[in-house]
Amino acid sequence: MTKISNLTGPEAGPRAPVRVTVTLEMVAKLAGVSPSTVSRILNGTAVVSEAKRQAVVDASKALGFVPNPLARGLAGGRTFSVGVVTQAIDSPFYGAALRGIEDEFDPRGYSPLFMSAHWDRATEARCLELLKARRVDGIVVLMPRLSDDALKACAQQLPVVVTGRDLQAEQLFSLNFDNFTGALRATEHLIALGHTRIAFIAGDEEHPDAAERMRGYRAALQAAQLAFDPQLVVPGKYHEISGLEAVNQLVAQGQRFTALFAANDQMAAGAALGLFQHGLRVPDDVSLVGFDDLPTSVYATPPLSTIHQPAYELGRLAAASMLQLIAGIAPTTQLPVPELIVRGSSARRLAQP
Amino acid sequence: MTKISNLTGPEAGPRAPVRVTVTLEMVAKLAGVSPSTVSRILNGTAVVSEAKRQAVVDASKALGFVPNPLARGLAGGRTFSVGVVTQAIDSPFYGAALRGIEDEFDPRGYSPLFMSAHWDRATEARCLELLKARRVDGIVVLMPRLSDDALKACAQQLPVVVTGRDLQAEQLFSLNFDNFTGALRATEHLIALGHTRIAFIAGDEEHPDAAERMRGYRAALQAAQLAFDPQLVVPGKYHEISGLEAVNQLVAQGQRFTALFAANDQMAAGAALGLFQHGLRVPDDVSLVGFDDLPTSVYATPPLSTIHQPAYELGRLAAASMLQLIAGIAPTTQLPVPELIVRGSSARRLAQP
DNA sequence: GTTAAGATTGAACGCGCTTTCAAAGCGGGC
DNA sequence: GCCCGCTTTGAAAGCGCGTTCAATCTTAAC
Repeated sequence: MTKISNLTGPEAGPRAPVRVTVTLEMVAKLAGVSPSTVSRILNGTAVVSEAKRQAVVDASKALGFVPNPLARGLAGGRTFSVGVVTQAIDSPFYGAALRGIEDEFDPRGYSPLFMSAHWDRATEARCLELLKARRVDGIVVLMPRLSDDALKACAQQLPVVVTGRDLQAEQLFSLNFDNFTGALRATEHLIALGHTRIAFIAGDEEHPDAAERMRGYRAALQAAQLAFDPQLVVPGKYHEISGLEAVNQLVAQGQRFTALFAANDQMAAGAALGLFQHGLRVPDDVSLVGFDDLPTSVYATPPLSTIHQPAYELGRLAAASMLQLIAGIAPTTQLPVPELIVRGSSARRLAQP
Repeated sequence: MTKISNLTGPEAGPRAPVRVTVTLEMVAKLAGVSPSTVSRILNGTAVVSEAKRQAVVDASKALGFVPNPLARGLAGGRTFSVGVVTQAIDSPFYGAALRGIEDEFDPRGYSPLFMSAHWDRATEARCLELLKARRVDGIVVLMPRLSDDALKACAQQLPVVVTGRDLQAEQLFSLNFDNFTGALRATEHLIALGHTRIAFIAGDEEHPDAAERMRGYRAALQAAQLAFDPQLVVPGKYHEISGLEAVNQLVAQGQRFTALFAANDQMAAGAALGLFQHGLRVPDDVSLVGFDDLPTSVYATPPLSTIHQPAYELGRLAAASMLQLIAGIAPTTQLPVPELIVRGSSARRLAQP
């Protein structure tokens, strides 16, 4: 910590920190006690006489003392920071979750350390290593790509919270959304509107949540005694472009369908564009339902019917669970049940399939 | 750093780190040199005999040594982390910028520390304090709300990079986008399409960039000798809802207009919904142009014409500049010039205003 | 009035690394 | 062959804080 830079020569670059670093020792001197006592008081580690307590608090305030997190971490082994690995920091879905995490940690004095794994297993593993090296107190992994075992192994070293998966282990907590029921509700909704030929844009089958959504779609069809037509199912990758291409494919193949269920809102947006380009109107010609309820879906034209996935809540709960794990408490929180949001993109069947 | 937790009693919570911490000292012993030498070699701080260098590198690899950033920071005064304060981590615009920052820092061994200020001056100031307390090596502020002076003051303590503003100071670098020209181009585009009554949804006049966009709009009108009609300008707040309300207001007031320029894409999305709800078709009845070129705007129906703002590039350049500042070099980078992206939401005027 | 147990408090050590500071090793010039 | 100056290397001193250990001071019990 350069306190007074005495090498501010012309070649030393534009550096001139006049920063005065207030240390715990200075507070101790001012308050007339030992550094250990100051530490104890500021951390509430031990009982101290009220007189000294007050003196220390006053001195600390007078000097504007802010403990150095680095020193704290080094000495105490706790950094009050937790790693958060997300797949893409710029994805609309993760954005909301990250914000939930932020909001939960901030008032409790914890700082999140965000990293993106870009849906790549190796990158994700690297993120974990990096975070462990940074001595975080725990790691939250949003929708991991890593194997269950790899995650469990990680949990042997520090508390881990994962979302989008069901996992059981010491120091590990998983928070999963009921994707099956969500997809079931979405499909039921379309069936209830009279649709019988319902196309489905699936997600990558490797993602457990994508598989669940597919399962929900099929379960709803079956319950309504509608035949499952593989021709109406197009694989996608959760990106807008997949939705667009899926529609192009369906149309090119001359498939008849009056409704379209996309496994996520981003693909639904792409699909909407595809339908638009082919002159198919939503919902007059084709009813469209998405999944996730992204903030932007409210402003689609027409606004998108979808399954609400509480991304923000997910973030908050994940963070709260992590705090519990760190405290040595086993979390028991659960995500709310999937909720269907009906907006303008789905309507009663009019056209012939 | 709990190496072997000996308090793994039933009440100690689920903690059992079997972590073996490899320290620099262990590497030194294995390599048969002193810790100082190891440090010097691993940091390239001094010239060392090739034999020892190799021995140390081997030993380091054999042990899987990873330096403790906390200790490094404490001892060396550099943490290899830089604070990034954004207004909203979940905003589509900032998301791309954050990703750019990530991509630039990561390969260079620096870690970004993201914080959201939520467009609140006090929160932003708090973020800066928090980051300074964390001993970051520098701070990047994306579209700050703080005063120029406050930012300059901050730059006296550590390197600062800001975007969305023009500022000059030691250890401070600003990266600004030419909002004026961007708005000018957008408006010119509509004028070229034959529109004469062009409504404008403005941003918060307090934001310098919003003011510039307004200026660009007016300049284009003036250059085309079109009268500026205050009735056609509606204030907004850069959120979707503002766009929706703006359209409602314009329609309620019975304003005649065949084109609409929104100061950002989010408001354009809201406006699109508003127009849709009023039965006004885009672009047949009203041409719509936004500003920012959010990733989602490609998938609007119809796809939105807009001014491309290179958010990702902005992030990368901001990060690169920060690295230069830290190295004591004065950055000179500049953002690319605004570019008009014509898509389906704008067309030649057909209807009478 | 004493002593033992308990409550407070301070000195000192260590976390893992960077960075002087000084000692040791080296070659060249006289 | 010896001294000087430069280079390589190690010992040691922190960085700022948490924490253990032992010392000091209370208080209660005998």
